[in-house]
Amino acid sequence: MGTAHLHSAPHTTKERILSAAEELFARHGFDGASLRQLTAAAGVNLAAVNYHFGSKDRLIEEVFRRRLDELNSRRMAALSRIAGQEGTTLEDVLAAFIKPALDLSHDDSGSLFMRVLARAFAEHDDTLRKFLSENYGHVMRQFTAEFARLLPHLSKEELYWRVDLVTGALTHAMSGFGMIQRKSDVTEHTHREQTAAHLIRFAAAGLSHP
Amino acid sequence: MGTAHLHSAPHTTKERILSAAEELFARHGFDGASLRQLTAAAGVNLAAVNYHFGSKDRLIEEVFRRRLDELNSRRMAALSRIAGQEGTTLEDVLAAFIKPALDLSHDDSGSLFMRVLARAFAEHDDTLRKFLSENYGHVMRQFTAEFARLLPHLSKEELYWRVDLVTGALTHAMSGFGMIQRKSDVTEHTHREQTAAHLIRFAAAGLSHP
DNA sequence: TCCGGAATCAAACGATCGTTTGAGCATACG
DNA sequence: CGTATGCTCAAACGATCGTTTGATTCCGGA
Repeated sequence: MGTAHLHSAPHTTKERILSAAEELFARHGFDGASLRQLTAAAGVNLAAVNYHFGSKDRLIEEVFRRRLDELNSRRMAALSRIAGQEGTTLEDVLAAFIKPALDLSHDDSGSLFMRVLARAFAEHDDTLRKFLSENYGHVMRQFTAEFARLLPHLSKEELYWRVDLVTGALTHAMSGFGMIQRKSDVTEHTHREQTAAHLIRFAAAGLSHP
Repeated sequence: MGTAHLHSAPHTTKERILSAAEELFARHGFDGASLRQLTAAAGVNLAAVNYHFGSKDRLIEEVFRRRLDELNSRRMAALSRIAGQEGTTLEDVLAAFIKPALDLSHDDSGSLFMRVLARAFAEHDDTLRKFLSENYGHVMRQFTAEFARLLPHLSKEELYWRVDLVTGALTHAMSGFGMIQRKSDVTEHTHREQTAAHLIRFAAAGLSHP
């Protein structure tokens, strides 16, 4: 839990490794990206990875942790503002889930992380799944509980199915980002709003259809 | 270029390699599964892969070709029976797309292939994407054209988005198979029908929402 | 029966992988 | 100033990778 000064760490060796790792893991996969490519891209010595992270596997975990801590705390914050409230709509909950991910996709190199995440889904690696489930499973559980409240006519089994399908669609969409290109006459911000509205409407239709 | 007797080749070395490759690629990825594991699992000599397929990359292509030829010809056959007809519904077209994949998922080791396919989506490998696009892109184009006919109120851009999202959901669902377990009191056949109906309703809602 | 191409085999090739080592360098503290 | 500590570095380690080689076995047709 320590990890002092999460922000404002611009040029340290650890940060340079993490950024290069995120890009190369997204582009070539966890096995496909070697530590030699990685450290060369980061401009650091080969041994620096094992010195600072212990092993390649622990580096992979840190790549996830850096982004998911931020992403999931934003999702939880957005959800806690609306969960259980009377006027809350399905679209509100979906917005709390989707918008933080879109914000992440937009900033500097965060969009690459979504591709890393998509790879993690495709890999049915038990170690990685266990790590993700243990550290971030409660987020998905909270959202599912809120979906259940707003969709009382669905059985638990039915709801799990639909949430799973929506998750697949969103992961696929965000990792294969850029299907819809931003028109030159709209700002980045409004484009993101439009994309969010798009995904939310699709997910709402899939979740709540009769 | 021969490739005589495509069917009915039960015990040949090539077939044993292809089956073992499908399983190990699904389980450990294309890089993660080595030719030594693969040939050991198949009970053949290490050099047999390069003798019969030329290289590991060409073996990967053959793994795709063997299943996708069958899958896509069934999809095209089902589509051609309903495309352009007056009474055809959106659900009919989706059934033509989904049911052949479910049939494939069900038989002997076909379900593993869906995981291989999901990996191929996650990998943004250009060589593999080009291979899939060149050989099977026309199928997706035909289905999209029929969707466009049945959903005339959607712009081309809007339609592409929704088709992409539906594709992501289905790929995710079929590769992560087993979310819904078959109850012991329903037959395999009716379970498959129920699953198909489920996916079709979800996809129809996502495609046609206002 | 003998021959010739197809198929299989053990063994080795060079390359690259993740990881470790031990010396060298820096900076801060007594 | 001397030294301890945190970090970087080139080099090497053993393991494993995809691929190739050359000998051996198999088997149908003249």
